[in-house]
This record gives sequence, structure tokens and C-alpha cells, in this order.
Amino acid sequence: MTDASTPIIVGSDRGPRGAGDRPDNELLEGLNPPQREAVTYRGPALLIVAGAGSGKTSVLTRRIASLLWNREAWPSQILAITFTNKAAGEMRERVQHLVGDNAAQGMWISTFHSACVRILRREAQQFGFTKAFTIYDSGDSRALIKRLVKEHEADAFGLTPAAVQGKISKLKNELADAESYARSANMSDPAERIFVDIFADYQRALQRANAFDFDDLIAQTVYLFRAFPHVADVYRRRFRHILVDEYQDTNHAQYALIHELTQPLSEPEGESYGDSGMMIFDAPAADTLPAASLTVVGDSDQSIYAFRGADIRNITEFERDYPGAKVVLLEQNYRSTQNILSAANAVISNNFDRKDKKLWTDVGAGERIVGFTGYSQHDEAQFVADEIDSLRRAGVDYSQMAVFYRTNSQSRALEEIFIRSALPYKIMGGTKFYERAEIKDALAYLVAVANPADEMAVRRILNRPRRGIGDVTETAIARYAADEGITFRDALANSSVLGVGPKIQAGIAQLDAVLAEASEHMLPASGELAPPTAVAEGLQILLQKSGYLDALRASKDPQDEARLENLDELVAVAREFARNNPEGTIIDFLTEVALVSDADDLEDASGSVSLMTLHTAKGLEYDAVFITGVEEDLIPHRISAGEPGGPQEERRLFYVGVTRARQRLFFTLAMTRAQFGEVTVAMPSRFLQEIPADLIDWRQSPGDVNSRGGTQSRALNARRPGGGFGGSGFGTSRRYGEDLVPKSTSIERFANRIPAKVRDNGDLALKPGDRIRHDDFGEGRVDAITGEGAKRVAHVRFDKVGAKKLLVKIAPIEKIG
DNA sequence: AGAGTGCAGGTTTTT
DNA sequence: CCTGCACTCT
Repeated sequence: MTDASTPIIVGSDRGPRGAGDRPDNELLEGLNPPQREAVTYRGPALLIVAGAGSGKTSVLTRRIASLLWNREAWPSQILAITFTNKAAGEMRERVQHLVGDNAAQGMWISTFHSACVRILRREAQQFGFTKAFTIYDSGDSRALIKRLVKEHEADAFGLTPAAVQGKISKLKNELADAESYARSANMSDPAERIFVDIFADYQRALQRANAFDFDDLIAQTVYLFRAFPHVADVYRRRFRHILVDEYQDTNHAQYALIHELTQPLSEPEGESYGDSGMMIFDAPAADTLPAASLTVVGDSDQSIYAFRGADIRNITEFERDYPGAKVVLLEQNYRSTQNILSAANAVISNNFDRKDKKLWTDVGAGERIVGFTGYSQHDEAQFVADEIDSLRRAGVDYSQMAVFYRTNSQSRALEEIFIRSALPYKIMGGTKFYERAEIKDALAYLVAVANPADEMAVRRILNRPRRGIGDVTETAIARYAADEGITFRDALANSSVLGVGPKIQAGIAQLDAVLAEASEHMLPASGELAPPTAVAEGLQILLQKSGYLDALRASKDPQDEARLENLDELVAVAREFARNNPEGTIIDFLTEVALVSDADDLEDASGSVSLMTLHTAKGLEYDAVFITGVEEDLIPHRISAGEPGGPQEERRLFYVGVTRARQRLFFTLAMTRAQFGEVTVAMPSRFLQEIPADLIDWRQSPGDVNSRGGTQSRALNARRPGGGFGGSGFGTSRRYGEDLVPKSTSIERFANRIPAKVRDNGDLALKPGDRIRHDDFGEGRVDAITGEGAKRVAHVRFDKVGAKKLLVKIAPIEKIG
């Protein structure tokens, strides 16, 4: 837009532009006909079926911009839901870019969770919470559930904390509570009865702590709307245009929330809000207020969150739920080359029960997909590192490359090789900064200040740093609090009557004083605004005066230095927060911290290769993409095999990965993979067979690695710089001669045919003392045989390279003599 | 109360 | 393999 600063003047009849302007023309520039339709259609309900890379974000932002430009909506009447905070930030930026900063003021663009927190903070007092409520992350609720499972001795009935937590989460996503579940469950089963008890206790504990867990944020908002129609009406009046991205991954609770918001008013406007009667006289056109308009965007082929309750039917049955809904299909892809799209189409077409949809592009075939099979996961990682290196030399920026994997544990091998190769990389979501113990401790201090009702937080910091407070003292405090009818937090103020030793008394009194001082700093008395820096300063007061930092500094544990650094970083985060939110309170800070997700901290990834799970990759795109571990039992994951719809969801996940790539796509796998310290044999993923052979250029196909006398492992090559064997492990110089590395080979030989069988020595009989010959290591003598069946391992002392462990079943070995 | 040792168990994906 | 946990000892 040419004039980004033009504000919409509230209260003026005229728009920001003269009548002769045709802003829509600008907004529609460069869009294809269906995209235009998606921007300009007006009606109660619109479903945009947007294939991968079809420009849906662009369409969504322009649709919002067009509503604002045409004066069809005030910014405050718009509610846009995205999947991550990062996506929300980007969408806000793009809308601002289109209509100007001021014209975008007041829009709600956020995740479901953030939007619900905002609503709940405003309305909490309506149903027994305060606006200072805490948000429990999965770790917090697991800790609570663990305690309850113990109390109820539920483990005797096979109820593990993890199982209970999963079940509660699932039920909440279905909007069930303990009571409604009890009605449908088989209550003659004692395990069920105990589960119901735990569920009910858990919910009571949350209420008492003035806390919501993740699932509650949505479910309780729905409950609020249903129980208090006049509250729901406030938001129905306010949000006239609701837009939901990634609709295929919404669960039932989220669906219900949107449904509530798009209902007509429960009471004619102008009457009885808050029973004040204030609005009776100024409500023209009152009862004609129609339901809000709803726009949803999604692609059922990219639904990958069924495991956490996402219901694909929300999108497939949209037309039934919203009769008269308009449907627009976006099939033209603006991201990837045709080869990549052909592979994606080929794979996804194996899912039955889906509407046929084919992505297409007019940018041309592009490069072929590159395939590589490593001997081990390190071998695989080495290939990835080498290819990244040559892409970089060819001018591709590191930030435009990404490596995906199915499970987080796969990142380790990649990381090792990347460090050795001096490649800058960033692992998204792997680190879990906010799950570190010291960070959780620091946050618990803040929670203890912001929400003194949160007993879990106070208990957590009771003896951190060590104050000599153990179980006995903790129980004494709890009893005293119960006897006096005060909170656990307030009980700390009376340490002298607990009947504990003087040293412990002093410790409690000191904790109480620190919390009080920080409270004064961060929660100024009525009406006054805390300075923007209050949170960062309060945090420093807490960490300093509680002795937490001193304890770490005095520690001998080398890890504690890293902990100190992490706490420094947290303080820096608080400062940064103050900079971005001059009026942000401690509660705002805790909210932001509680709702950050893995995909949100992509910001500083510039200049680095991004490593992430396939799930985290959703919604992102890169010039070059590596999908690693393309093996059976990994993708599709073995656990998915037993779950209904599991393999299909895995296929969609793979599809999501493939469609992230713009120019270059790599599939890599390893023939053996070590997990739990054990080596297992991996089979190529079935998804590879679903891709037409001529799309993939196998640098080293699974057949090469398996067949006897085939290509030597790069990892093995790497071990012998200059020809000789380097001995144990990888050396620091991992150069290998170019001549040893098989570069591109003809498709005729290495077509995308996965051999039906891998190399298999069967039950090759070996016993200590036998001599064998190995394709790479030469001759040696068997020292011992361990393991069973397919995992039998031969411990061999080779004449030239020393001791090695080999998987008998697949190692390229034969018995001699 | 706290430190240290042994053991079992767990690794799918996450707001 | 590695971690987290429970139990024991000081």
C-alpha cells in the first residue's frame, strides 16, 4: 500500500479514502480468480479449502484488509484465530502493512488459547476465579495429577499419571467434565470410579489454586458462554467477523467456541445487560443484529493433530454445520516445483476417503528429488551436512534450509554432525527453555506473587534454594493454613507459631519477606500503574534476595553455571517484554510465557539451518528441505499402526513435510538406527514406494546399502582420511575423498525400487573363535556373541582395525575357514 | 534434611 | 542410552 499511515477516523462518516478510490483493486492485485473470490465474497459463512502453498495467508490478510478498507468493519470487530503466536504476529504485520498501523488497532489476531485467556481474564470473576489466574502447562498439571494418583493409590488399578492426564485432556477437548463422564462411564469398574474421583479432585484443585490448564482455557470459555448468555452476547456483539486458520486442526471444544460466537444474540440487543437497563433507550435496529460472519481456512490433507483431539469432521462437515456456506477451492500452488508437487500428490492420493484434489503449478518441473540411504544415522546426518554445505556454496542461505524429522530424539545425531561440520543450526522446540527446572522455579516465584492462591507454586519454591524445609515443615504449614482458614501463602507470615526450629522459622520468614517486597514492587496499590520495568526488577529482587542466585554461584556443580545463564536470559526476556509492552503487568508476562510454543521462537533463526519435527514444520516453507528418517516405524511411526486412522495421519504428516519445499527436496534414511543404545534394522518407508520412480534421483538407494559388495558407507569412508582406518570413532577431520563418494547414479540402476528384502545373513551361526571376513574391515576373529534373534551382535577383533561390534543379521560379513 | 546410589522404565507428534 | 525416580545411608 502506498499510504500505510492513513488512519481510519473513528466516528467519521467518510472512509480514509475518497469515494473515487478503488482500494479493492489494489488488494486484489496479483490474485487468481478463486483467490479473489475468497477475498471479496460476503456472506454468513465461507470455507476456503486451501491446498499447501496456495497463498491462503495472503488471501486471509487481504480479506481482513478489504473489510477494513471498505468500512464494513471496525478493527475491533475482527477476530482472527491462527495456529501459533508467530503466525498471529505475521498476520497482524501483513494487515498493518496493507491498511496502516492505526487502522489495524484493536483487532484480535491470536491463537485460540491467547484469545480465551483474554476473555477469561476479563470475565474470571463471573465464576469463581480472579483475573490473576495462573495457566498450568502440561508439566504443572502432570505434577498435580501425579500427587492425586498417589493419594488415591490409583496405580494399583493401572492408572499411571500419564494415562490419567491424557484421558482428562481428551475429555476436556470433548467438553466433558468428571460428572458428565461418570454418567456415561462404566462405574462398576473400580478403575473408572477412581479415575472419576481423580478427575473431580483435579478440577477442584485447579479451582482452589485459581488456575486453568491448557485445555481449560478453551473448555471453560465455552462453559462461560453457555452458562452466562449475557457474557456471550458481549462478544457476539463485538466480533462481527471471525476468521479461523488451520481449521482442519480444531478440536471439538474449539469448534464449540466458534459456534457459540457465531450464534445470534441470546437476548434482543438493548435489554438487560448487567440488569442495569442503561442501554434500553439507545438501541436502534436492536434485534436485527445478525450472527457474526465466519470464514474458515483449511486443508483436510494437512490435518495432523487428531492425536490431540483435532476433528477432521469440523472441516469436512462445515457445509452441513453452516447451511448456505460458500466454498472456495484454492489449488494453484505458488511455492513448489512440479516435481515436488507430483510427489506430494502421489503420496496423498493413497489416502482413501478424501476429496480428490491436485496441486499444480506453472513454474516448471524443477530439480528432481534427491534420495540417500545411509548405513547408520550418522552416515545419514553426514550426507545432510554435506548437501547443506554444497547448497550454501551454490548460494542458498542457511536460513532457507530446513531439516525435518519425525521424533525429537532424531535431532541428536544431526546435531552431532552439524557441530563437527561447523554448520550453524537451530533446533526448534527441542530445547524447551521454559521447562528447565531453574526457569520453572523463577516463574513459580513470580506466580507466588501474582497469584498467591496458587499453592503449587508456593510449595515449589518453599525449599528452593535450600532452607532446610522438608516434608514435615511443609505439612505443618498446610495444617496451620487449613486450621486458620487462610491460604498457604499467608501462612508463611506466621512462621513463629508453626512449632519448627528457629533456623527454619527464619527461612520461612525470609521467603515471606522477599515475596512481600516483590509484590509491593510489581503490584502497586490501587490505581497506580507499575513502571514498565517492574517485572524484570521484581524478578531480580526475587532471585537475588531469596538467595537463589547465591546458591547457584556457590555450587560446585558445573551445570549450575549454565543455570545462572538461563536465569539471566529470563531476566532479559522480561526486559524485552517491558520494551514491547510498556503497560504490561506481571500477569501479562506470565501469560505470554505460558503460551509460547515451539514454533514461536523462530525469529533468531536467521543465518542458521532450522531443525524441527514434521509437526512443527506446519505452515512454514523453505527453499531446500531435508526429510530424514524416511523409514518404516518412524514415518509412519510404529505406534500409529495400531491406532484407527493412524497410518493415514502419518501420510498427511509426510505430505505436510514434502509440501514445505520450494526448490529442493531430499529424502534420507538409514539402514540401521540406534535407539536405547540398541541397534535396530530399518526398512524404507512405504511412502517412498508411493512416489513415481522417475521423480527421485537416488544418490545411494536402499538397494545399494543392502546388497553385498555395494557402496561403502560414507561413515566408514569418513573414518579413514587418507586411506587408512582412523581407529575408533570419528576423527575431527571428517573429510573423505571425493572419489570414494558415489555421486549421482543412473536411474536405471537405482530407480526408486525398494528391494523386497534387505541383506539378511539369516541365522548365520557364529561362535567365539570363528574367523570372519567383513567387506570393509577385512578379516577378524569373533570374541563373543550377545543378543538374540535379529539383534544378535558379534564382538569381533579385526586384524587391522581392532574391535568392532556388528549386527550379525545384516553386517556384510561371511564366515571363513 | 540432604546426598548418594541403584534401578526401572521410557521416546510420537503439542497448544 | 539417558534420565528421572525411589530408596538408603549419613
